[in-house]
Amino acid sequence: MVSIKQIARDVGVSSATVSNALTGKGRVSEDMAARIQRRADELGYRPSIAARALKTGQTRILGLVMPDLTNPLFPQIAQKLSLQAEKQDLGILIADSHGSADEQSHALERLLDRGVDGLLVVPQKGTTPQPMPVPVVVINTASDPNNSVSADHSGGGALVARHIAEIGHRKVLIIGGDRVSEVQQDRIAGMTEALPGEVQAKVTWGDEGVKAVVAQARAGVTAIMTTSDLIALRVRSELLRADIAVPDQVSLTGFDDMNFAQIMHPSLTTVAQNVDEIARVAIDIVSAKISGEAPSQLTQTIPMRLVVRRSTSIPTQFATRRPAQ
Amino acid sequence: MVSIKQIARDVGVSSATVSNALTGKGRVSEDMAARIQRRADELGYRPSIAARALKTGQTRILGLVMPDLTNPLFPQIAQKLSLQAEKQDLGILIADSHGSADEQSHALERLLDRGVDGLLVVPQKGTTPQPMPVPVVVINTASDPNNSVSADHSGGGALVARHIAEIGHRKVLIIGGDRVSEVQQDRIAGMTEALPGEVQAKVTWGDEGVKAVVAQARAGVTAIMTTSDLIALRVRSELLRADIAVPDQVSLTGFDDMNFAQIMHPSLTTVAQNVDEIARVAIDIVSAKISGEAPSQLTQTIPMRLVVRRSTSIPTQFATRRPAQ
DNA sequence: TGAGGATGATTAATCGTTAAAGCAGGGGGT
DNA sequence: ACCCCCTGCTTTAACGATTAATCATCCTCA
Repeated sequence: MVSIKQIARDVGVSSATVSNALTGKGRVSEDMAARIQRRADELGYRPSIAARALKTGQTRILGLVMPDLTNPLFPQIAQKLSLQAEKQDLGILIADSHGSADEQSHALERLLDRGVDGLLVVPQKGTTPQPMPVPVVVINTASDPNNSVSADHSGGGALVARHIAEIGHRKVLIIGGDRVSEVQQDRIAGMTEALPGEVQAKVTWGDEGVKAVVAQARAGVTAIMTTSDLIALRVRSELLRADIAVPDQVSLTGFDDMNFAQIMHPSLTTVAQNVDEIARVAIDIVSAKISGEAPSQLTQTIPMRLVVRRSTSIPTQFATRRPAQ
Repeated sequence: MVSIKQIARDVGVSSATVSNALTGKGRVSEDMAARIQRRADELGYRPSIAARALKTGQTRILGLVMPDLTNPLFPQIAQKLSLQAEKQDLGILIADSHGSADEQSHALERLLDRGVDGLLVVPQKGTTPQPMPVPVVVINTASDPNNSVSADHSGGGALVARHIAEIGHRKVLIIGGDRVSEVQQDRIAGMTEALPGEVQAKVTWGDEGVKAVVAQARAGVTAIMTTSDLIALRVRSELLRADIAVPDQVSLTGFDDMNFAQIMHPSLTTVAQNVDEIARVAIDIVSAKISGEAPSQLTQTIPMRLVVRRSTSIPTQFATRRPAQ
């Protein structure tokens, strides 16, 4: 390992000067700085993170806690977060709170033990993390202000609901996945509030909701809005089994624009999160907090985007057969 | 921050003794060790990772490089890896090689700058990482021996091919996603080699392969094997559009058992990776290498598991209508 | 001419932990 | 009784960087 001392010896100055030259902090003459820089490059010098961390008390590492990495949306977030973090020369240490809220606390503890400078938390459904000795940003849930960034789930719900209403549906079914999830509650609230008075809407949850779709369709429902693409896919299967055509007999929408949404048949109308933006804002906030600045804005809500595909269309009473499409 | 010195002062011994007691390394009497431990607990002492890293030269952090976190299989791996790493008190720092092989090198560099003790690499298609100053384990590709762990892609291909042959199919189509990918090559090789002589097989790739399925089905193909659930889903859409029933007219298989495989209609017969085991072995190997031991075994291949669902069945020449199922 | 300031470098302390070497005293073997 | 080893602890010196304090010049201006 080549250290600052070696460079100092080679160039013939003190190690303090080398440190100053390399970090650009103290007072160093231009040509001396250049000579030091050059020698450092020649030797392939890399500062010891450990030494710096010991002295300064900062690791420039963020901890990322996720509830369930198998949810296909989280990896996207992780990816974008790491991309943004890198820009600010921050590293990301992962931990997952596999399942329980207990595990979530343990994960947080472990990350703190490792000396992270800040935390990014996608909390377990229904939990609110306790105060921490380092800056925390909560992602994708509407928790206490000043430290959270989230997609505008309610607004997303409104987008898709207005789309459905505009193209003429008057009797719709809404299916949520999990009553406990604040995110899903928000989405559904957004939907119901955005629907005009003349549209009749019924809200159901989970398995029973999915099981009931065929009966509902036969009872006159012409559009089904779900809070997740996964649910939409299950609904699609139910309908297929009953020979009910999408979108000709029933329109269908999902949420999150998962990888299969544009591949399935028919391709799924859904609502996409602006993952890039969420990651950018999240990193900006922790980063600012770490350097002691007040974050530019408080709680942040990132708009969602409606993605209209083939699974939604104008309602038709008289379509009875599956179309050639 | 409470340091080792504080405990030493409180208990009335030297800091070296405290270090020895807490790490269990030197010679300390039992009751002294107990007293020190107690005081440490009282004060809520946490060793400074930075100081330890500086002194020992080990960070106990692993770097994880992934090619594309949007592939729904990788998060699973990441999750399991972090779980296993935790057991050995190792942390995982992520970086993704978003797209290019160039980015992969950068990602590796950045991780090395951060002083990781070892690297876990899921390489870009077609790239073989150059030698590194720390132990490396390559995941899920058949690269040079002694440092890689991978699912038995070839064996997985054989499993699904034998299944198709056994239930009576005699004319099959194989669709790969990307010619460059060694993984997909292995899968296809496994399939073709396992098929008995009397089964007629044709291999196609990518978009053209998917586009051709309808024609192939009409030409007498009764089973389609793909190297990915995503491809299978696209094939399913093509067939649906042409009113060809799965599995009654054509059987269909995927690969990887992605989240939608059991939800889509019909549920998809596929081959699952033993992600748990892959993660366990990968961590064991790096961990062993870091501590200087020779890894217990050299290159490791983890068997895959056939998951038979509804998308495959006995071939029937005379089924012409979509079934009620 | 001499005081004061700006500039460019050095000195030395420090962060918290580990590890090698040393030291005192007790016990066992011959 | 002598030597040696073992036990339990201390001393001391790092690891590699940062940073406050200091110092030596040289320059400027009254």
